[in-house]
Amino acid sequence: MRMSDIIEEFIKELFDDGSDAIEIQRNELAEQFNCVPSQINYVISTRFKPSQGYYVESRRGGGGHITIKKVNNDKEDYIMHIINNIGNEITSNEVDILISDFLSYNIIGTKEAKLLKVATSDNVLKLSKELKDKVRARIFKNMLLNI
Amino acid sequence: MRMSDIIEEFIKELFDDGSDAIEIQRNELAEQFNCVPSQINYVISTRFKPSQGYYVESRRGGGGHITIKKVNNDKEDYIMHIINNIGNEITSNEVDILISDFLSYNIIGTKEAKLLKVATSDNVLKLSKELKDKVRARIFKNMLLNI
DNA sequence: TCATATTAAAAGTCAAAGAAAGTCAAAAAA
DNA sequence: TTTTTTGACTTTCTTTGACTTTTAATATGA
Repeated sequence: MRMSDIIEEFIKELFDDGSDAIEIQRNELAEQFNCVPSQINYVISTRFKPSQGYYVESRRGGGGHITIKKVNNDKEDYIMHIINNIGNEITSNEVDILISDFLSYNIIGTKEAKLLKVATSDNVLKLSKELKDKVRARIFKNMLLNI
Repeated sequence: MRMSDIIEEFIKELFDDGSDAIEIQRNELAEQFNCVPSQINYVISTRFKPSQGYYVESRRGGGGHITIKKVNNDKEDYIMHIINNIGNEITSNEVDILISDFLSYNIIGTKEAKLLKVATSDNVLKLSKELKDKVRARIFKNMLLNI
């Protein structure tokens, strides 16, 4: 088996704990596999391309490192699933529960959570009982589509 | 983790009590972290630049110190100004113009722009002529407050 | 006492050394 | 021919330390 394949596999295993970003140190890894550091670059540029679902960042200098992020579409799938299961009405409470689920699964950030929350809150909508849950459902679903 | 990152984090935690200015003593801090004093300067000049929302002053001599101020950038001021100038109604068109202004001044990103847009669009609100501009104004202003 | 000189206590500057990662092309292997 | 391996050289960021500047505190002298 090729060195590059072994390194690729090793890196992919780092994701096995479910984390969606891992961090490596190029020189350390090269030493571990007894290869030149630039081979790590080769592996990354051939096997961790954006088209393959990865996004790479790095930092040079003391304490430098390479971060590889998995840009998985699980999140989108999950959001789509939620959207499809929201009817044409939703209460403020139901929205709150969904938002905190999203937050705890890291599907959205705190800023997005606040925007969703505020755009769908009763105080902001100030609509009649018949209208508000319908309008809220439309706003919520459409915002989720654009997150 | 890098020494510089640790020091950066420590300084940022000093703001956690909500104060918008903190004071440190360079030599004391250097001793606390077991580094040379000039490393504190390095951290300040790379992590507390005006572009990062901080403003730094200092005084030499006995009892000297470094003051770091969190400067709330004029982006927020601009947004507040806009919010205050929106009445209790706003049309979809007016919102569009404001959003593209915000975008061109880099006050918001494209993602935020999309969320603002979608949450305030006619198609999503689907309300009567009397209601929609009022509801839109409330949603828009409240979202801006949280951006 | 008051103004001035001296000393010491800070902080600032800058460049060298060190620690990573990046690039690119030649050599080797498939 | 295409892909992989290797290594020399480059770039970026961090750490360190010697030297400088500023200012407060203190001492000195009229």
